[in-house]
Amino acid sequence: MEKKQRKLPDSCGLGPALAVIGGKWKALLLWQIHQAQPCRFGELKRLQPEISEKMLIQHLREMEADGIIHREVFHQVPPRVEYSVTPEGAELDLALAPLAEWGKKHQERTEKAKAGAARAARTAAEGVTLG
Amino acid sequence: MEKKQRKLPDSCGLGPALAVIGGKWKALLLWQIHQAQPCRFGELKRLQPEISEKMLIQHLREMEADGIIHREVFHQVPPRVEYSVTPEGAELDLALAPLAEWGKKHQERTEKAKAGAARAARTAAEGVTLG
DNA sequence: TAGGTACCTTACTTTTTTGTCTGTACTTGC
DNA sequence: GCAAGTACAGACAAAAAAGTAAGGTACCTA
Repeated sequence: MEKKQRKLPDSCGLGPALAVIGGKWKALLLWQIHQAQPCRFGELKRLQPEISEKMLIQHLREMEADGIIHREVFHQVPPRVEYSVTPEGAELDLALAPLAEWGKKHQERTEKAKAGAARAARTAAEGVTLG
Repeated sequence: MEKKQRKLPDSCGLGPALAVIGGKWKALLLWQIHQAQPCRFGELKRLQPEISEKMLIQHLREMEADGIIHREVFHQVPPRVEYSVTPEGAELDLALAPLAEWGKKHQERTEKAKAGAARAARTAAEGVTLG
């Protein structure tokens, strides 16, 4: 398994936390599993068609190893595997909420700033044509 | 400037937040600047000798562009540059606190689990030698 | 004139992460 | 027999992030 992960400096607990949730799709997956619990592999795939099967499995396995999700195999044909969040995963989801809040605010500010810059540029252009 | 950043999926605000704080040293830097505000370049370098100058500058510049830190240049000889966190950066630091908490707990759990496994392995080995 | 300090910049290499594609085992349906 | 569906595994390649090493400015001291 590809698991050599860049080691993050410890910054008072943030290192380990970011190591767990830092993957490109992990936060999204945790959130979706938390919503639609329990959740089958194919379901996740359908919910997020952008993510490749390989990354989906890789991330799910790492999250399982980190103890934030639980994987249950039903020995049926066709196979059936269900994912759910562990209590630890639920706590993480909770701890992530303020960060998500901040992210939303930051995004809004950024967009507003961009819009403002565009408006300023237009105004300047008008000024030039009128001057 | 190297800034093409892997695009993170949006997961309800977490995407933008992780884009801002996801760099290897960024959380640490934000935290340190917040502690020792205002903070000179050389100071940060001394506080964290592991990080290369290039990464230090690169991260500082990106954080400045994201509006979470402020950079002030004093035109002196030798040059003097001071970094401080913006209100937005301070909010981010706050939003990061629960995650850091979780990280610490997670780390403890992981270590305990590892210790437990080692103990179990020893016990099993004894069992074998004694049996 | 060489060496030192502070704050970078640039070119280049390595490491890590992500993506693409192909293949597996098994069964149902046509 | 062949396709389709489920839940993966593995080789390989591309992209992104991080690191290394060298240089550059501007002034000051020995």
